[in-house]
Amino acid sequence: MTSRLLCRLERHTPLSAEERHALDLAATNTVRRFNARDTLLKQGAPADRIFIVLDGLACRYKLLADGRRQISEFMLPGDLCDIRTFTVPRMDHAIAALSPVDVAVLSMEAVQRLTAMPGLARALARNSILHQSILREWLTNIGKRTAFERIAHLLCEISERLRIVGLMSGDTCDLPITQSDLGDVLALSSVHVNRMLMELRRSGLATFHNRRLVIHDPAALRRVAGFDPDYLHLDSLSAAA
Amino acid sequence: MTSRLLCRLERHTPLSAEERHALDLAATNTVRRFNARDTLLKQGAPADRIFIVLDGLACRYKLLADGRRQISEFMLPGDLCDIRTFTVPRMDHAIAALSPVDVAVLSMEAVQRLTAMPGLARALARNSILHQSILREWLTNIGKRTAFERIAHLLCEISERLRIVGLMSGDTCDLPITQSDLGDVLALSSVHVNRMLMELRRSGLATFHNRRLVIHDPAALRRVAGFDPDYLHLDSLSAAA
DNA sequence: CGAGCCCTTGAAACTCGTCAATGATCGTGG
DNA sequence: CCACGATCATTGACGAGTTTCAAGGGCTCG
Repeated sequence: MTSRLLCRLERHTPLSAEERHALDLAATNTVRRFNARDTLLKQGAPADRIFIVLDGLACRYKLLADGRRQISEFMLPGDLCDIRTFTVPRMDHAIAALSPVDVAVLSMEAVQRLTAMPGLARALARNSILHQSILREWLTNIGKRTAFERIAHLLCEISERLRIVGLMSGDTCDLPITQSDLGDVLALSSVHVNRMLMELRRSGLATFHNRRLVIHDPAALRRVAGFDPDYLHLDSLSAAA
Repeated sequence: MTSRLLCRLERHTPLSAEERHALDLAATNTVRRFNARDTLLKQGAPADRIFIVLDGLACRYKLLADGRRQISEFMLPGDLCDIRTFTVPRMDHAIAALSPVDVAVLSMEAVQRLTAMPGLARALARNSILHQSILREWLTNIGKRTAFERIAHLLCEISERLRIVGLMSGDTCDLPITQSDLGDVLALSSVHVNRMLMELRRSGLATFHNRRLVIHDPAALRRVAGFDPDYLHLDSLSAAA
C-alpha cells in the first residue's frame, strides 16, 4: 500500500525496517476511497487528520467569496500532507479529490507515533519542505511565466513527480484531470488552457488528450518552460545533515 | 532584540523563561546588518543558516533565466525562516534585503539547541505553518484576484502582520519598499502598480507615498480586497493540541 | 547642485478572458 | 445495444485588463 510513499521518502532518507513497517501499518489501517469532486476536508474544518494519497489525484484549493477557485497543490500518489497542520486549529483551505482516490487517513496520535522514530521524523520534515518548495515554484510560474510557458512547466513537473513513484511509462502517463482543473492550477481560463494545449500539440512538444499525457520532446518542452528541476530535489540521498 | 519575535511566537505558544532566554541569546549572538538590495543567501548556496529579521524588510525571491523576478515572501521584523530548510542541501531561491535590515544568523547547531526545548519546537513549527499558509494565500491572490484587489489584499495583510509586532501606529506604518518591489510581489508591472495605488488613493481607501502607508478606511479596504484574516491565524492562544 | 532612482502619466499593443456555439466523449438507463 | 444527457473539449469573435514603451517630473543623497 505504501510503496509509492516509500519511493518518495527513501529517496533522501533511508528508513529502518521498523520504520517502514510502522508506516505501512499506519497507511493500511484506515484507507478510504473518494470519488472525483468529493471533499476530503473542508475549509474551516478542524485540522485533525492528514492524508496519504495511495492512488488517484487530489488537490488543495482555496475558494473566494464569488466562487473563483485556486488550486495550490497537487497531491499525487505517494504524497502526504504536512504533519505540522496539527499545530493549527482549522483548515484555511480545502482538500478535494480530482479523480477517484484511495487515501490513508492519519490521526494526530498516529502521526505522533510515527514521528517518534527519528528516521521518519526526518523524512516527513523533508517531505514538507519539498511541498513548500513546489508551492514557491508555482507562485513563480503563475506570477512570471506566460500561459504557454506555464503549462509546459507544469507538465514537466508532473512528469518528474510521477516518474519517481513509477507512474510514467517512458514519456506518457495518465492524468485524470480536466482542462478546467488545469486552469484553476495555472490561473488561466479553461478556454485559454485549451488553446495552449493545442499549440503544444501543434509544435510537437506534448499531447494531452483523453486524460493521457504524452511528452514527445522532453528536452524542448523543458527549454520552452524554463524548467529547472532543482526545486524538486530529485537527487537521491544527497548529503544533508 | 527579540521582542518582536516573541510577540509572534508567544501569540500562540507560551514560552518558559528559560526558552525566552535561549532565544534571546541565540538572536543577539550573531547580528548582522545588510543594506537594501544586499543578498543574504544566494540561490544555489548551501542552506546552512537561517535568519531572524530584527528590523527592516527582507524577502525571498526566485529569478528566471531572463531576469524576471518573483518575490515569494516578505520577511518582516519578528519573522524567522523555516527551521527545516536545513534538511535540504541547497537553496532553491534567494533571500535579499529590501531595505536596510538587522538580522540574527542562526546555525544548524544553534537551532538544534533551541528545538530541544519543547515549547520552542512547537512555536517554530507553528511559525513555519503560518508562512506556508501565507504563501498559499499569495498564490490565490496572484492567481485569482484583479490588480486592484491584489494590492488592497496585500496592504491588509501587511498591516495586520505589522500590527502584531507593534509597528502600526493606528492605521499607518513605514513600508520601505518601492512600487517595483510591490510589482514583483504581486506579479504586476510597476506601472500598473502605480495606477492601482492612484486609484486606491482617489477612492479614499489607502495612500502609499514616500514609503509610508496610511489606511484611511480599513473596513472598506478589506471589503474590496475580499480579505479574510483567517489564514494569518491571528487568534491568540487558540486551543490546539 | 547634480545624478540617479523612483514616481507619474499617456498612448498603443498584446495577452488573455468572456461569451457563445458546436462537437466529442462517457456513463446511464431504456 | 442504442439513445440520451451531461460533462468536457474545441473554436471563433470580441472585449477587457494589463504590459510595454516613452517621456517628464519629483525626491533624495552625496
